[in-house]
Amino acid sequence: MITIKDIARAAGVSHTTVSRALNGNPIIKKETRDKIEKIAAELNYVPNFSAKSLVTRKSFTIGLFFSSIDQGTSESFLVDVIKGIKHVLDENYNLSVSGIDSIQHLDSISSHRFDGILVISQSDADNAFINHVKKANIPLVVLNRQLEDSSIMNVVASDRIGVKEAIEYAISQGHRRLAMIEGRPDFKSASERKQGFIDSMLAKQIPIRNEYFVSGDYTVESGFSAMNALLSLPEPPSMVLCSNDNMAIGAMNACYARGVSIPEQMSLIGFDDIVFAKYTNPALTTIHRPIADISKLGTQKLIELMNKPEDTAAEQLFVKTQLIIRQTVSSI
Amino acid sequence: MITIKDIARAAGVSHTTVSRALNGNPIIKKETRDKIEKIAAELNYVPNFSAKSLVTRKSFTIGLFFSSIDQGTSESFLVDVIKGIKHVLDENYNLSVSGIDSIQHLDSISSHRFDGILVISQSDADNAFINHVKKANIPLVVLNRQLEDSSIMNVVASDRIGVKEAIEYAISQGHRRLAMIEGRPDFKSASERKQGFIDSMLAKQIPIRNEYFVSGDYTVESGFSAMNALLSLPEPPSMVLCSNDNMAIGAMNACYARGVSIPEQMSLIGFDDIVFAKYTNPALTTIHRPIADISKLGTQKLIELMNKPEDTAAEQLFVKTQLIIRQTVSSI
DNA sequence: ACATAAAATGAACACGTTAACATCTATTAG
DNA sequence: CTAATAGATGTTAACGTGTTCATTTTATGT
Repeated sequence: MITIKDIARAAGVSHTTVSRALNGNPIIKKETRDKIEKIAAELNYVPNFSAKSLVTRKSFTIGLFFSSIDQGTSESFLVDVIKGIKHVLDENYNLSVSGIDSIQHLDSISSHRFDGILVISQSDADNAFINHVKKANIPLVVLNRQLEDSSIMNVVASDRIGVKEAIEYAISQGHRRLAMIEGRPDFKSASERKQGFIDSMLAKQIPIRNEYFVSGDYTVESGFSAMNALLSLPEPPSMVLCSNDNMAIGAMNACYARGVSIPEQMSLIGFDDIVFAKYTNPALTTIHRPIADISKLGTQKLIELMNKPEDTAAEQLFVKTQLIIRQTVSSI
Repeated sequence: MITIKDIARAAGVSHTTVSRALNGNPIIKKETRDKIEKIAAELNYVPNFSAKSLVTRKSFTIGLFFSSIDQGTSESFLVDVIKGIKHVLDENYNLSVSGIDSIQHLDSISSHRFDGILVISQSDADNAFINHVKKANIPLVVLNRQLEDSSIMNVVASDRIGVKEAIEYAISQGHRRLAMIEGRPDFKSASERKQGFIDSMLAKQIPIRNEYFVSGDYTVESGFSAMNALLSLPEPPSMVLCSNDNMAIGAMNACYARGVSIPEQMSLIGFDDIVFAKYTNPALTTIHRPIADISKLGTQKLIELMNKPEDTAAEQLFVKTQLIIRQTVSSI
């Protein structure tokens, strides 16, 4: 393995000079720099990041933590986040992916292992981890879940407003019997969306019925059984808001199975706008969640935080959702 | 930051003893070890991996490389692979995710940055990267695409056999006009699946018609237009094999749009068995691709390779696909 | 040509850890 | 009781890089 000392020997200079030349220190004469760079290239020199890390106290890795890799993290989410990050991040940085639920020793998450940490948080259960990172003084950005703690950089979608727009649209189409299939109760997103639903119902003075709230857990299956429950009601709703698209797809299947036609007999709105939402039959009207934007913005903020920790104040940033009108809401 | 020297001072021993005790070296007396471990715990000691790396020449990171993060990598794929790996990998290891197409300097991929590398390969375009890793003498496992080079550990699904079973099933149901929507021509999987199709047609002595091969690129959209082309034929096929589920979903939509009923007027088989295959309407008959198994097996092999590089010979391992019969193939 | 300042380079140490070798202590054999 | 030996710990160097401070070289002004 080639080291800067080998280059130094070949160039007839000290390894210090090589180090400086390769790091772009302006104090080095142009011709010596050129000579050194040429030799380094010829020798296929590649810096030893462990050594660099040791002395500069930078790890050259940023950590990407999901609440869980196994459960609850929808697929497209993971990809979109990684995409978003990779677009903004320097090639020399490692992007290390993990699930918070699989961490055994919190202590192993320390500032000399991670230059910065990005958390894609789903629920309060992540708070212990988040607080640890904060205490360890590692640059931190939390995405996807709104935090109470305003000292932490936080980027989220405005779920509540998104739902509000959707409900207002449904009402404008003449719907009055509005139901909701809820998400995992331990996920903040579920309660946010529910609150949006309730808010707009109240604002529009539409009566809220308890039997029109059915719980789900964000899986397709749970959407299926939730819709079954709603259809079994003496007076079923005319429109159902599903807390995510997966459940909406489950709900559609429940309708098919019972011969209930969409949107004539049952209207449906999802949340997320996953790739397949466009290709259900009929195409799913849904609330687009700007995951790519969130992760891009979050990564930019993380980089700021890493570069000038003192200079960047924590903020709570909201990224707008968008109602995508397709074919699952009828006008009555 | 606490170092082993701090612990040494507190325990009244040398830092070497601390290092040995913490690394489970049996030469250390039990009582001193206990004392040291206790102090280390009290002081919240966490080892500096950069320093460890520098001297042991291990990076404690394994690299996960996809052909591309942006294009062509289906979502569920990425998640399943990461899941599979995380289940087998030690917590202290970083899992660093990248796209091969975004690598600027091949030289930056060196043995002191990665203890092992896992490549999820789609096409020949990855060969330059793969060869570099091989030359750099980094433990390597290539998943998902069959390699010519038998000196490299390789885990793939038996796509060809999978397709064969599916086609034989379709024929057994009475189908004779069989068509295929192909995948991205630069992806090995596409040609493998096509070959499986042709093989079984020949074996069953069913005439192969050129107009029954339509090209796609694995996107839903391409499945849509490919099916449109097939339906416009003077004599459309009775059954279409789609090289992946996404295109099958596109194809279904094309049928809906034209009022062609599935499976009565058109039968359909997909490939992958993505989550939503079960929830299309009617439910999609497809070939299950065991991604989780592939990545688990691949990771185990990589670990073997890292632990005893001399002792483990390169193999080409096949993981079986499985035909999942649902509702999109009619019996005629 | 000389003094002086500025620019360029080098020597030595530091980062936190492991490892080879040396030393000390306790145990055993004779 | 002493020598030999095993067991436990310590000393020192090494890994490859960046950085402080000292030193040499070059440029500047008179």
